[in-house]
Amino acid sequence: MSELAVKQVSQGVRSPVGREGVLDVAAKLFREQGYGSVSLRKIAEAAGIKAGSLYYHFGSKDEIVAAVLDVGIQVVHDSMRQAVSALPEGTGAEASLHAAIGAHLRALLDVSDYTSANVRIFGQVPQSVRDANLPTRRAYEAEWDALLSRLQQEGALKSDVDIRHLRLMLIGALNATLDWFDPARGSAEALSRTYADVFLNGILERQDT
Amino acid sequence: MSELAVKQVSQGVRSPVGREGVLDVAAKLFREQGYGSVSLRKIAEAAGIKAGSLYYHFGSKDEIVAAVLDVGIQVVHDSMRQAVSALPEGTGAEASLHAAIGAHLRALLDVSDYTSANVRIFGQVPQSVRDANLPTRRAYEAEWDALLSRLQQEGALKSDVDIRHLRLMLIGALNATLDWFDPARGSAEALSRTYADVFLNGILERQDT
DNA sequence: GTCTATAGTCGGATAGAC
DNA sequence: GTCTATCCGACTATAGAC
Repeated sequence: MSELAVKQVSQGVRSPVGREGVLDVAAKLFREQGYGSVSLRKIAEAAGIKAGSLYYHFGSKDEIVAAVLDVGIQVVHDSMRQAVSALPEGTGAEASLHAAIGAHLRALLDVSDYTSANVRIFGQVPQSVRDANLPTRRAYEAEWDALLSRLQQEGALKSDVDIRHLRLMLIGALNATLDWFDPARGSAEALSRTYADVFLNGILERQDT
Repeated sequence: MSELAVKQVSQGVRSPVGREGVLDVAAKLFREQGYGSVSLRKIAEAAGIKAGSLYYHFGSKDEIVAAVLDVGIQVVHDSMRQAVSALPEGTGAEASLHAAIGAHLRALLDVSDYTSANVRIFGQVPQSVRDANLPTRRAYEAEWDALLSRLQQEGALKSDVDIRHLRLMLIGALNATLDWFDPARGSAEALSRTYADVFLNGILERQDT
């Protein structure tokens, strides 16, 4: 028991420890610098340990990256699902889509280094790592397709738009905000209103207003 | 004169040669594999020469990447400007925007490895290389802002949308197609119609149809 | 669970022959 | 204009002490 206590104290000096702490700093670095620029040495240094010590927690760099990618999707998926399912029954298409868009943008821009790291580095990681992340991605995409299909069946969305295509357009547009979003210029909350409005109503001036 | 002739023949064996040929294969590789995965050795091999020989044409890897990035923007900029300026005077907002969107998507998805390489790797290259590409980018962005502002002043676009913001949304959405576009599933031409329609009119089912 | 030390690989870049 | 040969640094990963 005294041995355990000593161990815990001796770890207490460093900021983030353990497998989870390593993933936290890795996600942050990947988000900020991309995949290629972040070496195991950088991750270790940010976690307050030496590079070799990472191999106690992980078997390879790929394993670290894969874990970050998976968590990134899980976070945004949970956020979006909960936001939509929390709406009162009979909520209109506008409000439903706005809730989903808002949840996605908040996870991406406000909440999670994991989600933003995923969006930023997915196209940079080795093929095997991308493949490992695909099932998790598919589940999130299915959640969006279900929402959009429901709205279309209710007659709220144009009947001639392809759901898969619409989802690709929407998520692609939302993820692209990562490249230029600046919290000093406006909130993710305000952004989500703009995106929902543009996608729902377009940008054309209308006579019926 | 005979010496020149001999030189030209002796080069004729390899597929792409000279500075331009190197840039062509580099753009293709960057487009396909991203920045980090493409070494000078790979570029040299694809060009049919040895890695060291690249330094006759370029001073560094950064110089190659910077050249690819600049050409990439110039191509899409020229394409978009020409498409819009070729329209008859008095062309409506719908047709103008559709022309600009179509030109951007064609350059990105059909025509140019340089443009697609730019979109794909811009976020992966060293900061100094990004900075070098900024002036060229700014010029292209200004072209879009001018078009959108004109349409807004004509009363065709909603008066409350911020032009810069709208341009970021639009170009971001268009560039994101690079991640999933599959020519076997549809043409860039068809895509541009869909994007123009969604951005102009939205996806909501309307009473006035 | 973290350390030091190091093996092994691959990258960008340079020098000098042809 | 291209070659061969090579330097040097950085990276992932491993081995063994503590």
